[in-house]
Amino acid sequence: MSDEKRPLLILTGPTGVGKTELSIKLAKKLRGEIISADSIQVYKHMNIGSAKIMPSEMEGIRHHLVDILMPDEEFNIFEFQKRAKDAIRGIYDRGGLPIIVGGTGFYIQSVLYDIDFNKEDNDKSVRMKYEKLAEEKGVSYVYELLQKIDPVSAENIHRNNEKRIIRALEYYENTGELMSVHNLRESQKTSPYHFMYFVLNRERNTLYERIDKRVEQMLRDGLVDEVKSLLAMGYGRELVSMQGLGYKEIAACLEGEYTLEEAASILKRDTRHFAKRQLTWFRRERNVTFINYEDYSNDVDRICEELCMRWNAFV
RNA sequence: GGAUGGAUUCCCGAGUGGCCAAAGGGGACAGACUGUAAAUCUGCUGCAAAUUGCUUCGGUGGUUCGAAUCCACCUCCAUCCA
Repeated sequence: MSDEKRPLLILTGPTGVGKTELSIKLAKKLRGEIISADSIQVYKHMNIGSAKIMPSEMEGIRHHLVDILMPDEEFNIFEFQKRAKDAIRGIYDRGGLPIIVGGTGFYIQSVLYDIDFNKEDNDKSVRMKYEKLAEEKGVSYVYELLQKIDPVSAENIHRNNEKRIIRALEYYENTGELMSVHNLRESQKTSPYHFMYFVLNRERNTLYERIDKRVEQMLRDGLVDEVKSLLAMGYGRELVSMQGLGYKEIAACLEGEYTLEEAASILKRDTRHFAKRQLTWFRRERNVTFINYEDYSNDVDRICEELCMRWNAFV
């Protein structure tokens, strides 16, 4: 079976664990190219807050899906998947190993299991219609609509989760297929790749300390100025990109919603929450290998060696 | 030395005799997620042999059938007067 499937390496973990440093080492050893699975690093001008790897740090390793869009350009999982697949194809052509690196579990999943996104599913007016409906008549109204149309989805989506309710409604209207039917089918897929899925992790306390320190470092590196200049360029808070961690808190601070000190601690907290959510995602993902820094005395080189060893034994 | 206010579960904070293991918020912890995902949403939070039992509301003692709530003394904190 592995004769058919092409190799794919995934390196992920919660924000702040230390993926970037390891990814470069790994790519060098395995002749890899990196595909970033990160919903904010795709944007130009968003460097500090997204902890983006800069060209000078890439050490000649080719990176894909970093710095490719302006902050007001739309990006979503469909876009990600399309571009990532293109990049993977290119890497195979060059005889390299694609390494997906990044913390957006959903994005990784879309490529790993080649989830099918219906091309017809792009009529924005439908979403807007339901959003308006929800605003005027309340979330319950929209939820009850979903109960009638797709009771299985309604069963699985909490009645307060407006976005997911609307998405299910939207999906049905755009494609004629029930969201629950789509989900069931897609969730049963096996991966077309011969892959290993590594999840880097650290002790919770250590991870949280690193996150706090990193936020402080971002502030010292000029996060506030970065946000100021984004706003000055006309990229407002309503943009999806500006909802990113670091951007939304600092923008709110700049508009007087709270002090810089408050913004900093909110940002730290939100980032910790995010890390927690990421871990929840990775835990339930199938066929993942958790790698704890503590098991390797926090030595990146040792971890790199270990991963290479496992990978070489695997392929 | 005196006056007043305060001390509540990890934190903030409500509770002023039974309906209190104690509102609410935060944090922590756990979970969901298939075109906004760094988003969105949910659960849970004294202990245990857990539809019951035990220990909590600064400390000790008391009143009462019954106290986080009332009384006495003590400790600490805050402000004010000397």
